[in-house]
Order: sequence, then C-alpha cells, then structure tokens
Amino acid sequence: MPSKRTKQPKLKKRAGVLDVARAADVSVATVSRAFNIPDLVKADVRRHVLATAQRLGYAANPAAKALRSRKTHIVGAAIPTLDYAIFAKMINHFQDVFSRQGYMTIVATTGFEHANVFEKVKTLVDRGAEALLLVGAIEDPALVHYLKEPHIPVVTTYSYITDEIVPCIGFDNYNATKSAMEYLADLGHRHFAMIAGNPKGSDRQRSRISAYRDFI
DNA sequence: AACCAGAACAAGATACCTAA
DNA sequence: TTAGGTATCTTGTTCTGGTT
Repeated sequence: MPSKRTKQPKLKKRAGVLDVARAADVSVATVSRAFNIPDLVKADVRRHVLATAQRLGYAANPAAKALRSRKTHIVGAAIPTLDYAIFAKMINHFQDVFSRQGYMTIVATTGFEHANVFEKVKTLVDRGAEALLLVGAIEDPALVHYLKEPHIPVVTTYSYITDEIVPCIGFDNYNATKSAMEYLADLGHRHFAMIAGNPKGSDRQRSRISAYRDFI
C-alpha cells in the first residue's frame, strides 16, 4: 500500500510545576501546595498561582504523581471478551464505581485461553494496576503460582469457589443449574435438553453442563 | 581501543525540614 | 503562618574512570 510520510509538527512540551513556579515567581513547593493544600497558601498567592497555571495550561502529570505517591490509581480488569454484553455491562459498572473513587480502569481481554490470562495479568500489574478483577476460576498453574505471592489485591467474579486462592464474588453455577432443573422437574417436566456455551476455558459452562449431566 | 562497573542524570510532583 | 529549598520516588540512559 503506498504511503506518504508527512513531517509531524514537534509537540509542544506541556507545562509542569516548575514552569508555573517560574511564571508565577514562587517555588515549586508553593505551586504544589496551592493545588493540594490550599489552606497553607495565602489567598492572593493562591489565586495568582492558579491563574498562572490556567494561563499556561498546566495540569498535574499523572505519571509524576504516581512516581512520587507510589500510587497509580489504576485498576486492571482481565475479562474473557467484550463481545458478550454481560461482561461489557460488568465492566461498565466496575468502571463507574472505581471512577467515583478516583481510579481509572484498564481492561484487557484474554479470550477463553487460560494461557493468555497470566500474560495479561502480568502486563496489567507491570503497567501499574493497584488491584485486579478476574473472571472465573484461576486454572493456569503459572497464574496460581503468581497470585500466591502477595503482589496486589485480586478478586475473581462469576464463579463462587470456596477453595479459590483469591476472594471471589460469583455464583455457584453447579447448584444454580441443579436448582433450576429440580424446579422444572417439580413442575412435571420429564424431557430436558441444554443449550450451553463452549466449555473450553470456562469453568462456569463446565459447572452448568456437569450439573445438567448429573441430573438427567 | 575495548570493555566493565559504578556514578550521575533525567523526568514531575510532593513530603519534610527550615527560615522568615 | 507562610513559603522556600531539597531529598525522594523509579528506572533507563549516559557519562566517567579504571582495567585489560
């Protein structure tokens, strides 16, 4: 495919605290305080600093904040796919809740291959995620080994597993399916069929299928 | 000249100490 | 009380000095 290389204009360096401090003729400490501990800065100095910052288009650099505070305010979510509305909805709510607490969510999709999950989890942690949300049982031995070390808080969803190595919020897919079938049987139904998703890489599907097979 | 190890430096924001 | 000065955080890159 033919392509044309156009010279990109050099990006303007964004203003930092030092630029604001120089322009406002105060120290960087005063700039920092004007934004974060305003009560410790006289009102007229604060107004001057904030006006200068606005004029220069200053906005705190999240990378620098993370460096200094050792907090990225990032949480990671590793989910199988965004093709299914159920996962997309969950991520929406997850983002909403964390955003209200000042956290940003990075989403990584893993597909239904266990081998991918460990790689994605590692990437999320390397990128600074302070906590992780996973989906389903943790079955990859490498991931199990990794999560046994106390890196960051992790929660897994969709499956209720009593002996999981991390906390979980989810359903007992086996017993839920079993209860549904018992209910149908009580109503007098005698012929059953099941439409299930692909069990590969999904402990949820396997539990439901297993409950169905045990029942019939 | 080539190589290695260790020091210095860079980024941006903030905590802590000091001075007025 | 207010504000200045500076160490600190991480980590990759560059510099410096010593050795072979």
